[in-house]
Amino acid sequence: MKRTRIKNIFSEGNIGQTITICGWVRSKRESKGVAFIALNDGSTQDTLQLVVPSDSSAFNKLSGCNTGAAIRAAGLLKESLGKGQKYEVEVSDLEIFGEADSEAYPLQKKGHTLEFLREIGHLRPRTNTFGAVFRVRNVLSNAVHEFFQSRGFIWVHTPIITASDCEGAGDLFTVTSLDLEKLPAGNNGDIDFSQDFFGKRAYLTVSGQLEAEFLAMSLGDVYTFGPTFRAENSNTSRHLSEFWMIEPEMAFADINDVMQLAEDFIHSLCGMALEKCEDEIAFFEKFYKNTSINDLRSLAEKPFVRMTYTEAIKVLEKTKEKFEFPVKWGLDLQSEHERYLTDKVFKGPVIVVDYPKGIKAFYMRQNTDGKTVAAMDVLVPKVGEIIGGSQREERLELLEGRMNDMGLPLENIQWYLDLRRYGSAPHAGFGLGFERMVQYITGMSNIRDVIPCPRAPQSIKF
RNA sequence: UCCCGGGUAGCUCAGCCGGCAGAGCGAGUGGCUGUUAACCACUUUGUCGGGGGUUCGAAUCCCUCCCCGGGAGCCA
Repeated sequence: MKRTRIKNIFSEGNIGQTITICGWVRSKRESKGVAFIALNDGSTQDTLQLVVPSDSSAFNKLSGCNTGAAIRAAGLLKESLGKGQKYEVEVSDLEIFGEADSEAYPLQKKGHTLEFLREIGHLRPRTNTFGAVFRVRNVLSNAVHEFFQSRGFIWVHTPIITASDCEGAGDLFTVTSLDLEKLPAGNNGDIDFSQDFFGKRAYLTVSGQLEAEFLAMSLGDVYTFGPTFRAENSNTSRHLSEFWMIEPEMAFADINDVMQLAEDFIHSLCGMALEKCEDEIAFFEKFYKNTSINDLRSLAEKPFVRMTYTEAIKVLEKTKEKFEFPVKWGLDLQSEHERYLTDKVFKGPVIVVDYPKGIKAFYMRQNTDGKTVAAMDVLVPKVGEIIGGSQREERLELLEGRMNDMGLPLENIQWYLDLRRYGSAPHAGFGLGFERMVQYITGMSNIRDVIPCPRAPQSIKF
């Protein structure tokens, strides 16, 4: 079926041409002499105005053209006679693919709350808001690849099913082909996973980092971009059980290199969103007011504030601001502390580096002070932690020592330790939650509104 | 998982000191208009989240479960 995308009509605008467009009706206004249809096909933010004169054969098909109906229209592209739009199509031929009963169709030409739209996840992409979100999401996905590819990073596909359970990144979903009605009993009354599909217990990945490390220690600079699963019972506007994560890993790099990479990366994504999604960003600015073209422009250019954890604690100790949780060296920064730094003190992204080793993962490189590790978090206003990264511990003895101190078993992870035995080198990387990035750029306040099918505890509809 | 707030028409919400279930929007019909989430008039709509209890009588009070939202923790 030949059709012109509405996006292309607006960009090319060949006035006087006969064109065919397909899409879904947003609204219809009828009168005696003429009827107007606002049509959207998902390719762009704006609707195209269709004009149906009463003497056109299309006019008597209008009763089936209610909000939500899928139609094809053909006619002449003209400069609009009315205000509010540049182009319109004078329809000479109209075909209705599928009507949408106006009594039953949940989306009507009125505002709906995001909470309500979450209940109709299969229809919400037809709204202005979700059309915009998913177009921005697409542009950002592509921007991720463009950024890394242009810097010579190699995209690696780390496994979704994994056997490593000691990453400490979160609770895992078990993957099994065992009959859940008849689970084989092991020695101590627990389940005998040696009879399971892989011969041992398997999980959905919580991070591709450990695998990305061995690929970096052979290919140089790599990145992952794929789905990640966490079984934590997290009920917040910033957590999903299934989300997409981006994890670059650089060989021959230290913590400063990875901080710079993180900053360049965010700058680049903001710039790309501005360049390719101006209409969408303008829409978010107008209707939700949590993002703006000007904010993004400065985010795309302004250097991030950088400070050590120790400096951050000093800032937090000095303020008169009252916090619910204590501020003390050695304790992790709470959301309220992070928000104070990003929203009130610096009014922009902040990179905090060199955290106490007691609150960070085993694989992070120990600093010479004996107290801290080369870990960094990028904190952004409203969303909070968007990136967590570190220089990895490349010294075998120190890594083993740390694992022993933390009571982590070494036997299943000898392959990871091998990287420190054979040709070990400094390397560093970070993890970025893609949905949080989409949230940050669109200003959507709930993470469930930036992914088509959000998975969360007790929630797997659609 | 914890702390708050909420669940009443298709949607947003009022009613909650117990006594006939309401408004706006939407939708429908008619009118009018090169219209812009058009406008005007009329019409339409209920398992008051589920279950149990108190009471002559419960949307309203009590218990319980479920679901949703905000915040917190865990994290990206």
